[in-house]
Order: sequence, then C-alpha cells, then structure tokens
Amino acid sequence: MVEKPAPVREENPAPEKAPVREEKPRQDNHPYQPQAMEKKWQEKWEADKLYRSVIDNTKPKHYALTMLPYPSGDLHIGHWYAMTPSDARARYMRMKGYNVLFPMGFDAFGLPAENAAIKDGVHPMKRTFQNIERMRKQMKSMGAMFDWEREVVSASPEYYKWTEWFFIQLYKQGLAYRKMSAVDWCPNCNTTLAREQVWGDDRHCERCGTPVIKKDLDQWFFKATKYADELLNFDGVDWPQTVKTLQTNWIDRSEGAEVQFAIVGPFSTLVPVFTTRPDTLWGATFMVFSPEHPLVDKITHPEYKQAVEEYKAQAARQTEIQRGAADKEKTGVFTGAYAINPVNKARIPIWIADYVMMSYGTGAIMAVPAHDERDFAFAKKYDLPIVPVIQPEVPIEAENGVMKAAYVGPGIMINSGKFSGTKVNTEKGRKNPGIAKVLDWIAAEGLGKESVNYRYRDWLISRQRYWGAPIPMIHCEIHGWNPVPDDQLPVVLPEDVEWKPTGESPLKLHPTWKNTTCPVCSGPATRETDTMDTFMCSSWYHLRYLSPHYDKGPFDPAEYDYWMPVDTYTGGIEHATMHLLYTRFFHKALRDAGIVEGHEPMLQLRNQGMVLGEDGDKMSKSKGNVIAPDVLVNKYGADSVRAYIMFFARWEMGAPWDSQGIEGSVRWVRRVWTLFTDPAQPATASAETKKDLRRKVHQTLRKVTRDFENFEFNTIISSLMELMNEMYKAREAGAAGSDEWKEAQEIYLKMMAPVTPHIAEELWAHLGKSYSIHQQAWPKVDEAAAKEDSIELPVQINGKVRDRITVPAEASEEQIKAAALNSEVVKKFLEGQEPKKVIVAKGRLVSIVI
RNA sequence: GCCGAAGUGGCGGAAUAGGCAGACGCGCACGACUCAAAAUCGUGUUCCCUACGGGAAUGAGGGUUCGAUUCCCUCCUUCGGCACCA
Repeated sequence: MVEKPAPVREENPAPEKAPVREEKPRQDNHPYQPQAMEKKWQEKWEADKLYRSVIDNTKPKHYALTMLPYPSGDLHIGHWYAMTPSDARARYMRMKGYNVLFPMGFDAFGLPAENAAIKDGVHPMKRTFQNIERMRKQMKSMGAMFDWEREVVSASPEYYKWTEWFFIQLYKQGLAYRKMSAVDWCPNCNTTLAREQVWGDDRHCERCGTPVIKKDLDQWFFKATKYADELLNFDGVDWPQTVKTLQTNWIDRSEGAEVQFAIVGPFSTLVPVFTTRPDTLWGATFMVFSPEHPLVDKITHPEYKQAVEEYKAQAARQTEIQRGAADKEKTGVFTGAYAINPVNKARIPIWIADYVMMSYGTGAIMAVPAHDERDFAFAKKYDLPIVPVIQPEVPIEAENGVMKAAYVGPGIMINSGKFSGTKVNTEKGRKNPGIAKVLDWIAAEGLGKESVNYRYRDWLISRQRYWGAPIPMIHCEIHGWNPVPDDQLPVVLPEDVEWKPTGESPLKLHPTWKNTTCPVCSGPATRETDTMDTFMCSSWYHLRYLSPHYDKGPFDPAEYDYWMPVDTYTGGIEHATMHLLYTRFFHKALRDAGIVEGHEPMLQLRNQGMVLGEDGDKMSKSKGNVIAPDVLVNKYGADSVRAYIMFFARWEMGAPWDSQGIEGSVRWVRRVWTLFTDPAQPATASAETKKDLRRKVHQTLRKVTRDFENFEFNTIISSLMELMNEMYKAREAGAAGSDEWKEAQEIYLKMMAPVTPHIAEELWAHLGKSYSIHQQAWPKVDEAAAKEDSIELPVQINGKVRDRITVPAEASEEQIKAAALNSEVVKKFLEGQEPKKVIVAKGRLVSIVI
C-alpha cells in the first residue's frame, strides 16, 4: 500500500555490502561499537518480550499505527523516515504511562510480484514471502518497538479470508454492486483502476505512470458515494488541514437543482439536467447533450444523423485528456431535436458537444450562454441566442446590444417572469436568495427538485489480476450473483496458474478453479475470476492487528473494545484521496453493518514528507540516487541513522538526503557515548555551576516533552545536542559526580531512549541502573529548577536594539523600566529628554520611543 | 483558471502567544594534538562598510504596530491537488 519510493517498483536488487567503519581502539575499555551492541539489545528485548502489547485495564491505551509497507524486496530510506519517528513517538507515549500498541505487517498483494512472475516465472507467493522475510529482518535492525506477534500479511489466506468476508458484508448491506461502465484501464498493469488511482494532467496510472485508457467493462463497485456527505465531515478527528481539504475537494459537493426538460416531437421524454444556477433557468436558450448520452440516437432527426454519427465517432477517438482541455475551441453539432424550457415554455434546440461529460451530473445540460463562459463561447460560435437574465449593478458592457462575455457576478434577475427583480448574490446553493426562491418554486410546480451533485465516484474494486484477494461471488445462470457461503471461505487462490499478460485474470484461464456450484440451487455455476483492489486489504488491516490469528471473526471483540480506535496514525500524504478515504468509507460501512463502533477509524493523523535524493530529485534506481538504509546501519549503527532521520528535516516537510550531514548525528551519538563512559571526576563544581546545569536539564526536558507531543522531532535532537554541549562544559567545570550530574545523566538517557533506544539502554546499564530504560517513566519537569534567576533584556530605542540590561526574573515592570532608563546607552540617546513612550514586554524586552 | 502548502546564511533548518533573526547541525576557515594525515578537541563563520563603530537583511512591494519571519493587502516563484464539473 504505502511508501512507494518510486513509480516503478524494483525487486530484490543485489545486496550492497558496505565496509564496516574501522573502529580505532580507544584508550578506555568502552569503545562505541554500535553494530554488536545494537544486535545484543535487540535480541534481549525480543527474548524478554519487552514490546508485546497485552490488554491491561489498569493503564490507558494508545494505539499508534504507521502505514504498512508493500514487500517490494528491500527496505527503503523512506520506510525509515516514516517508521522511526513514529516509533520514537510510540516509545515516548509508552514512557508517559500508556499501554501502547505499535504493530507492523505487510500489504502483500499487488501487481509488482505478478508482473515479475510474468517475466521470470517465479510464483508471486514465493517471491512475496521471500521479500517479507528479508524486509522483516531489515526492519528489525531499526530497533523499533513493533509487536511482531501481531504481524499481519494481507496475502495469507488467514488474512484474506476476512477480506472476502468483508466484501460479503458490504454486499449484504447493498453496498457492492456490479455494473457495466466505461472504466479506467491501465494498459501496462493490464487491469482496471479506481478513479483515485488515476493521477495528473495526462491521467496516468498511480502505480506505473502509464496513461490510462477507457474500456467498457462489467465490474464490481462499492457504493462509496452513499457516504459522500458524511465523508465531508471531519468532526472529532485531528487530521492535517491539507488532507481534509484534499478529500473535500476530491468529493467536490455542489448544490443545485435537477430540472426536467421535455423533448419535443416523435421521441417525447423528460430529460433531467443538473444545474447549480436554477436562477438562470429563464436564460437557458439551448440544451447540450454529451455525445455518449444514451438518448442521442433516439432524438436525432434523420437529416442530422450523419453529422451526429461523425461527431460521436470523432469524440470517441479523442482521449479524455484532449477533451478535458479547458481552453480547447468548443465544437458540437445540432441534433435536429428541440426541448421545452420548463419555466418559460420556450422551444430550444438540442445540440451535442464534447464539452459536456457523461461522467458528471446527468450527461446533459441546460445552456445559459449569458451567464456561463463555456455556453457563451458555444453560442457565439454557432450563433445561438443569448438572453441575459441577471442584470448587474453596473449594466453589462455590450456592443450594439450584444454581450461581449458571459456575466457570472451578482445582480438582479430580469426576463424571469415573476422572479424578475429578485436579488442574486455570489453565494452558492440555498444561501443565495435568488436560487433559494427558484428552488422552492420549481419543486412546488413539479418542474424539478433541489439536488446535490458530487464529483466523487463509487469505488471500482475489480482487478483483472491473479495476485489479490478473490472476489467471493458465484454466478449461476438461474440465480444470478450470490456470495460464497461463509463456511466455504476463504476462496483460496489456486497455485497452479500460468502467467500471461493477457488483460484477463489468470484465474479465468485456469482450467477448473472457476467451476463451482450455486449456493442457491447447487447447480453448476462459475466463480468471479477478478480479484480485489489491494486498497480493500489495507482498509481494515488496523483491525486484524488486534488479533491476527483469531478465527471466529475478523477480530477478537475483547481486543477491539480495548484498543480501538487508532489514536495516532502516521504515513505519507500521497494517500489522502486513496487509502485514507477508502478506510474512512470502509469504517462507516462496517459501522452501519454493526461490526465496528464510532464514526472514524483513526482519530489523529500526521503525515511525514519525503526523503529526496542528494540531487534533490525523487529517489529512483534509474537516477542512481537511492540511499540504502542497510549500508548506513552497517556503517554508523541504527541509532545514528535514527537520529539523523529525525534531525535533518522537518518531519512533515521532508528534504534531500545529505551524506555529509549524517556525520553530525554520528558525532552527537559518539560524543554522548564519551560523555557517559569517560571516568567521572571528583565533584568540585561551584553551587552555581550545578544549579545552572540543573536548570538547563529541566528546560530541555520541558522542550523535548513539548516537541514529542507536537511531532517536532528535529528540535528534539537539537535540544539534546545543546544539553550535551552544556554537560561537557559543566564537566569541565567539575560537575561530574555531583547529584545534579547524576540526575542530568539519568534524564538525558530517558530523553534519548525513544530516539536512540540501543545506546540509551547500554548507557543505562553502564550507569548501573536496572533493566530496562524502556520501562522507565518519562521524567517530570521541575519547574522551579527550570526557572531563570535573572534575565537579560534587550533595550530597543525606536525599534533598534541599543543595549542589554540584566534584571532579576521577578523584577516588576517599574523596576525594569527604571533599569532601562538608567542605562548609559539609553541616557546618551535621550540627551536629557523624556522618552515619548516606554513599553515593557515582561521577560522579553524594553522598547523606548523618543 | 480554482484550492492548498512553502519561500529565512554556502546547505538542512531554528525562532511558545507580535518581542534579541539565524538555535542545532553540515560545510568552510584558523588553531591544538601529530613527523604527517585521518580522527578528535578548541575558536570563528548572514551580508556590506576605510570595521572603535555603523548599516542592510527572513521571495518582492505596501499596510497595521513602539516592535512583523510571525497579522492584513497586492504580486512573484516553487511544489502538490483539482479542472469544459454544468
């Protein structure tokens, strides 16, 4: 599902061996050798089951979830960037006293493994599970607190049994249906795609970048649009505004009316049109149908047949990209048919034009050239009548009584029967008085009704591929489509299939697999041979983590009651309108089926940015700018890599990698090591030095705590670096060995523990503390210790800093003012005059205006 | 075209709630250690000025304010999303 480093996935590149950094033996007995030390602790933590998450009703729970990877073969630096800060946050929450669940798994179905099989014949199952093996090992080198006993693999029958079961639950809710329609098809992946998976101006496949084409196919859909309005509501969730905006724009709700237009003549019927501007109905001087509109053939008059057919053929040849170009010259042809404008009974011509899309609204529009730019351009080109029905405050600029452009602003309705004189503003929908009045009237007159339209489409889930969860449906000639009975789940993928890039599911080509019996009549029947979109698997994986081996249902209710909902979810923003929207829909559908509770599955969401190559480009094998985490771990140790990952960029922004920059984090870790392992000197420091140290420690603790709360990982590291520098100075001044020093060491390691878990554990043991530091409570800030005794305040004169004064921290405004005015520099500037104004910002500065 | 995010030294970035711009780190320079180098440690490092001192500076321009990286307006650039959406 997630963390795709590059559009094209690569499989199993040759493992890169990096030279292990030559470690010069230090003089003391404690050289920093991260590779052996990290391995030692990872094995001990595993053996001690330190990170197993077990229900504990005496503690508040915290479900921390980070998006699971697709097992592409190797862990990418992007995975580290997504996972290690999430791990640090989860560890912090654990130290804060929460019972934390932080699971990991694999989104294991998907095309790359199947495409590779077509190339080299290696079975996707074999390849996938080998890749998982490899990536699990690589992930363990992070030293993250993943609870591996809860690991899920979406491609295991134990998992996809329930993916199939969920499909059936949605089917039973009336949310899954089969429909023939023009769907997006990726000619490279040889399968259909959901609309969310078609990206960019050239409408390319989200996965492989190939431009998609349209195909008419019979496919399974989920009725996601049923939840369109609810999905626009983000009450009760703490999600980034950008994600909420992306989802809102994707759903794109627009309010208006559906109005019935009657067709005149031999083929008489009512045609609905959607409009957001029912207040301009009186200005509708023609209608335009999409060339694909099913009524076109029926209404076209014989003498126009040839032109219409030619135009339809021409439109069909064009790609959606060409048709979608907004600046393209409008074209169209007349059908010979007329309709009646329901509000003024005017007889208006019906045209077809490719600027009307079958996929939006009803595929037919009322054209109001006076107040719509596209209709205006069309009317101008084909010399159709333009009737203004909204009069602006300042009259429309016209040449010889002809409008020069469509008017889309506010004004007064004219030429609109009894509505003439009604005010129209720029508000949309009912908030606009003109629209509201017309809406009420057309409903009362039976001409149409208030209506809401969405850009959001139902979720197309059929994939014509092998390596996915089978759609558990059976087709019988007599009884149509029926779900596979529960006791026959899972429908297991056959292992003996042939790999051919045919554009048909290999399951269809299997000689026997599709043959089965009808659940209703037990007669011969066939299985659905398409599989499910892998986003179906990832829509509920957070539930399977609760009890990955539970076999009485998709999850153990006891685990559900304790752990759900997900408290913190982290992952890439590229899933804003895909996974993150699907999983919300899925949750709401399951809620209505009585399977889960609450309105949202994930309460808090945070997105990380992307690590770019050193050249500032997106990392990809073809560009040769890929950074391999394994190489870095071998060279520097996992703690240093974790520290640099968290330090080098604002997490939500991401940044280009810098191979030199990592040296700074490496130095930090090693300097901490030295600080803690060099023999302590007798404590000879002054009381003031020790007090200053203690102040800095507690100020840092306050800052680090706040930064963990806010996911500001980069400043956590810089604060720790600063404190380390202070500790070196304090040691120089003889603080080592004092009680304050011991407290500083203890708090320092606890603050470090979530970031660099191995060295923190090692040094904790070195200090003679009891195992494990990861079971220690997060330290408390001693506010009294953190408080400054005296503060230095800048003194501004006319906005420029001219002097600094030092005052006691508790000094009153009057005292600060007096001290500032007493400054020699200020006196010089004042030249004996009284200042016009003196502003004392307590604790900040003094500003004097002269 | 519409919606959103971002623009701060050579570089990554920092700056509670409008209050010392450049924390921390990289790089660079100089010094210590060394026969020498690496590593390590120390010092310095926004730019400009005949440098004691002063001036400019957070994409550009304007505004509010004693005071703006922060708030408001206009514009530019980059990135992301949507787009003949009726």
